[in-house]
Amino acid sequence: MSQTSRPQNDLRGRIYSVVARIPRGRVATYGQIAALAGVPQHARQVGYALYDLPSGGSLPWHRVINAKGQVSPRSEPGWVGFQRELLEAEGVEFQRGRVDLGRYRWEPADSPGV
DNA sequence: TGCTTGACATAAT
DNA sequence: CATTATGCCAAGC
Repeated sequence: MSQTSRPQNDLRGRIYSVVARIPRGRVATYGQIAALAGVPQHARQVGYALYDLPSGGSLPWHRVINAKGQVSPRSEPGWVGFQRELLEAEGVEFQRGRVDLGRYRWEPADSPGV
């Protein structure tokens, strides 16, 4: 319609949906999330959207990391370690403080069982 | 309405 | 590998 394709709410609502689709034991990068949301240029907005995440939300934000395979330093130190625990609890292994994207990177619409 | 900020990405140095 | 610079664009004030 005139309002064009109104996804759901805003980019954020879209990003949340994509993040919620990340399977357990897998991780995705901000750029990936943005791309899946249909806006590969908004990798930053992805992080910004997660920043607005409601506490107690069922969103697996901890599965979202940066392209370096590391969790993004939020504001205060120690927060990163927390995210790392959540990932390890899901079966994601950390090598030298970073995740092996070559193995844990989430492949949407694929990876039937490589 | 316009400037500032920002959980990023990529390339170059 | 670390740091710097640029791009890209929405949300907040």
